[in-house]
Amino acid sequence: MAARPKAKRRNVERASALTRDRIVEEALRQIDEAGLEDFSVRTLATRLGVYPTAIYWYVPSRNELLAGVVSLIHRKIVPEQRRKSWEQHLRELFENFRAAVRAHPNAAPLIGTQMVANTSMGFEFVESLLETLLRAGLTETRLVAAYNSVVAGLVGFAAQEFAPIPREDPKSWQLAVQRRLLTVNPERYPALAANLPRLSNQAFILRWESGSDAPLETSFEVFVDIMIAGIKSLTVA
Amino acid sequence: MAARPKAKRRNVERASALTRDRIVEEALRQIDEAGLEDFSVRTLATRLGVYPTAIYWYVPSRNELLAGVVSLIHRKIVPEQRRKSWEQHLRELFENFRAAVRAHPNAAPLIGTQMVANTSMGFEFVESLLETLLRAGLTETRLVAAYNSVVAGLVGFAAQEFAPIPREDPKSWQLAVQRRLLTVNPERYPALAANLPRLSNQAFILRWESGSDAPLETSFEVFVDIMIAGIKSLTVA
DNA sequence: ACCTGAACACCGTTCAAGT
DNA sequence: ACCTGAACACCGTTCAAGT
Repeated sequence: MAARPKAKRRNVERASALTRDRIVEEALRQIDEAGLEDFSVRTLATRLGVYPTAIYWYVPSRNELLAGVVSLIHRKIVPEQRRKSWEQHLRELFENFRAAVRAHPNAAPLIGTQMVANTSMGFEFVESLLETLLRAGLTETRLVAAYNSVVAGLVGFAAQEFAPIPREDPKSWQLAVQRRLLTVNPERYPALAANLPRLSNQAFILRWESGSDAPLETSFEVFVDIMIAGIKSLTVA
Repeated sequence: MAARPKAKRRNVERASALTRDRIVEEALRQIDEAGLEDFSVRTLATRLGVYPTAIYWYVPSRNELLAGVVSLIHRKIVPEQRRKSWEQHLRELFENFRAAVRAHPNAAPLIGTQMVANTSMGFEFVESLLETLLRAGLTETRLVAAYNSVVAGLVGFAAQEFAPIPREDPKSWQLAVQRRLLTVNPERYPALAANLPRLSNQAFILRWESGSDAPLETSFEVFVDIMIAGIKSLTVA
């Protein structure tokens, strides 16, 4: 806490000059290690061995910095391979996106919430998705709608699956969720009670672990099935 | 800024005592009016005519307060009507959820990001959704997967559609997005270029207005179609 | 029980000054 | 051009004290 920049000279990093990329990368690293709530421009500065205000020479604001972090995560989405069916193409896109978010679960709340971040996504992504949907036989209004649906699905599942659990006293929070599930009244909530073992820690709202600890693999695969089958149904209609 | 609690005595609100509900409601009101970024426990306190620390007698932390705000929004999701097909049931759920988020776009980033908030959703919601999916003929693993898919879809579309645009200098940001769209290279991005008029301000990543100003009605309807058709395909498989 | 009031340890960001 | 250093106007939260 009392560590002033000067004391951090031992850091090898200080040898090279500050860059926007280095700042954004270090920000992501800090979020990965300490969580989004503990991230601050000031702690980032001490990690970089500079004064907080030095960062503002490269980045206009904290928000833009976080937008840079999101686009860094997005950039790690490897492009889908060519020469495959549009269904396979789409499946790979979903899996790649999920893997990218999974690699940085602490940043999950940033994904899809800020429109700025979206903008940084790049036309390559848009073009690739549009091509895939064109190959599926969609045009005009339905093309736009299917595009929006895929983006909503990508963001919706991944952001939810990897949403972090509360930082303050997580253990007692987890116990509270579990205890709450044990009190389910079978007369008031018959469907819930009957399927409780299968839903516990495996269904949104009824979980006490994040997807990074308890992944929802099969649900995700079925979700992709649903999206693909749903899009296919648009072409015959 | 210099306004001290005592000066706010004129407020009629001060007449009645402080309650958790009153605090949460006022918090939502503040977010609606001033945006999420300008929300603070301290400004909320002056709005309520009390010292900041008074709030902590009713709410353990800022995060729990925001969780309360989310559950307040969720509570406004009117339950679907009985005696309808499961498809119609599901459609109404989607539309109700969207309407609830739309009523409080500034709070959209809170929806679905924090797991705590999810927990506050209530078993009524869960039971109702499970019943609907059971009526669709889903059981066991596919029931869980379909449940997760619907929740992901609900949150994914609404949170994205109503995600606020950047607060700092929004006009120049909007112009930048529009200018960027005009520079699309038709040789590198043929599908994007060919559909640009239809995509502009109507597709995620390519928008400069939030859904509260430029709603994505038709895309949303198609999205619900996709989800329903996709779920239906699970039953025949 | 419910709120005031002071205090602590932080924030993001500005601006001038150094090199 | 790039960073230091001081300063401003805030934060969330604690703790003791009042009533």
